[in-house]
Amino acid sequence: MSDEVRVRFAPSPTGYLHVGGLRTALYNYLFARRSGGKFVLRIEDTDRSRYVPGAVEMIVESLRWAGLDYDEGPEAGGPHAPYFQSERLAHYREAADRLVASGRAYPCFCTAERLLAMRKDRQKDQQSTKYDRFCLRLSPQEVEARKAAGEPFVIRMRIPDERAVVVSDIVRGRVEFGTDVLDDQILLKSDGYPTYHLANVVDDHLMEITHVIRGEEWLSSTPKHVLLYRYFGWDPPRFAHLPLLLGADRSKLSKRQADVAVSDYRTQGYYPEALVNFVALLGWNPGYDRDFFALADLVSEFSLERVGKSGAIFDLEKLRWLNAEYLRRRSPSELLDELKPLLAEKGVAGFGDAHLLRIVELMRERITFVREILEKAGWFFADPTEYDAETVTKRWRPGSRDLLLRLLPVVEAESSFDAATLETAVKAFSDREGVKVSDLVHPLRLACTGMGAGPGLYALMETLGREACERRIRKAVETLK
RNA sequence: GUCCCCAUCGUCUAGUCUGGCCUAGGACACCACCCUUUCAAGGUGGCGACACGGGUUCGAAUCCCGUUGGGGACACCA
Repeated sequence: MSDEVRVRFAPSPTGYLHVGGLRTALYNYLFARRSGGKFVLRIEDTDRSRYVPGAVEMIVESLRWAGLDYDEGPEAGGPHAPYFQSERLAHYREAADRLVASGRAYPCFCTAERLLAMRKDRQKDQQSTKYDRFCLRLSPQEVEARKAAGEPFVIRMRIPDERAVVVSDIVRGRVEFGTDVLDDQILLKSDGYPTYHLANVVDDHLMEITHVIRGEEWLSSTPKHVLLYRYFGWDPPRFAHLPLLLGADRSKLSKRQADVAVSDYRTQGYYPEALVNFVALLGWNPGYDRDFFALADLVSEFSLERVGKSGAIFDLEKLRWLNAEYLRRRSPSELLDELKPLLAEKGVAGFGDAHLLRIVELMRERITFVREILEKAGWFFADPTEYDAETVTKRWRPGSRDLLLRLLPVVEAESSFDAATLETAVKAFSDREGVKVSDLVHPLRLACTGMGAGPGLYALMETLGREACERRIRKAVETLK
């Protein structure tokens, strides 16, 4: 039991799930599943001012969409419930008291204004902006008096002097920090809520977390956490700090540079398996040549040893490619099921499954998202209302109108309106009249679709049907000079 | 500014720990050609990188030092 791997993903409910968070969650999930351990979801809601209603639901929903099921956490419950830090305040309070009692922490009455002024001063003198320990010099009597007077105070951890703290990290190896650069971090805020540092350490211990897998932005506060474990007399977990996800400008991926919410990608039509596959490969690789990984494959292949050290740019281009790949792996009937609700949404009705299936088959090689069937080939569902100007210039020749007018009765005369018959008829016509096939085909496409690009002409005409094609050809001949 | 991390094609990366098999491999993107009535998809080929400088060594992308560059952290936010 005690050697069971236990990891956690610990987001704070300040909004949506960030794609960087998704990757962190994924690696935790993979590591847990790979080692037969437990994956815990813990909500770090210790900042009341940043709490966003509905955020927890959004995060849980995104995790579920991605297929990352957790063993313990909100809704799921578990032996270490509650999994909301706001409901665990007593634990932090007690931990802070222990630290104060042992001299590892102390109350501080400094106001925000004083702190600000102090930092400004120290910065001016080119000193670090650490707390100046003003309140460490307070006498016990004075502390009691001010507490009794109801003065608000925080609890700060006391960083030891002249020592080095070594963080041993699975990804980065040994990292050493001098305690002289560490700040007397606030552990308990004046509202009685803990800061991240206290709550995180206390909960990771209480929840028996064995491996802390989180973003690199936490590396520089890890020595404080290591110190806290030592103060409490607890065994620290193993740490693994993941390389950051970067924007195009190589700074930490943020809203400024791209869509960062998992839900954004979902609404844009990305598949969860594409996003998961993509994000898995940002900072990790299997060590051999392979691009496609289902979640189950990742579980069997993942290891923290193969996680890289340098940040990775979140490159939409590759994500899009992956999505198109996954789309092509879907069967036409699966794609049909995805298309139907989109059609309903747009109020497109009156098309049978067989007909829609045909459209899907013609479009699947040409799209990255199912919704693009509507965006790039809306003419399947309604007559074109305009003709692409560039294509008109390029493909609609002086003789086109005449040619189509003469071709129309030939096509109408055919007993069957299928691609093969159509092709034969058009080619025969071109031979007989001594015109190039392309002089027929391009104007025909323009007439039927209003565009210059798309599926094969004969197949598309067959799908459109005799009436629609005739109607569209007549209209084009009328409209285009 | 201080501390910490990082450094292979434009991007994701293999190779680095355990120096030689690397005239550095793959994927995305890009370019060309093939296929083709168009656009895709597919096929073939191409462009394209070990940041720089010192060392160690018979030999360095790989080890060491430095420089430069980039990033992160320095809140009663996580």
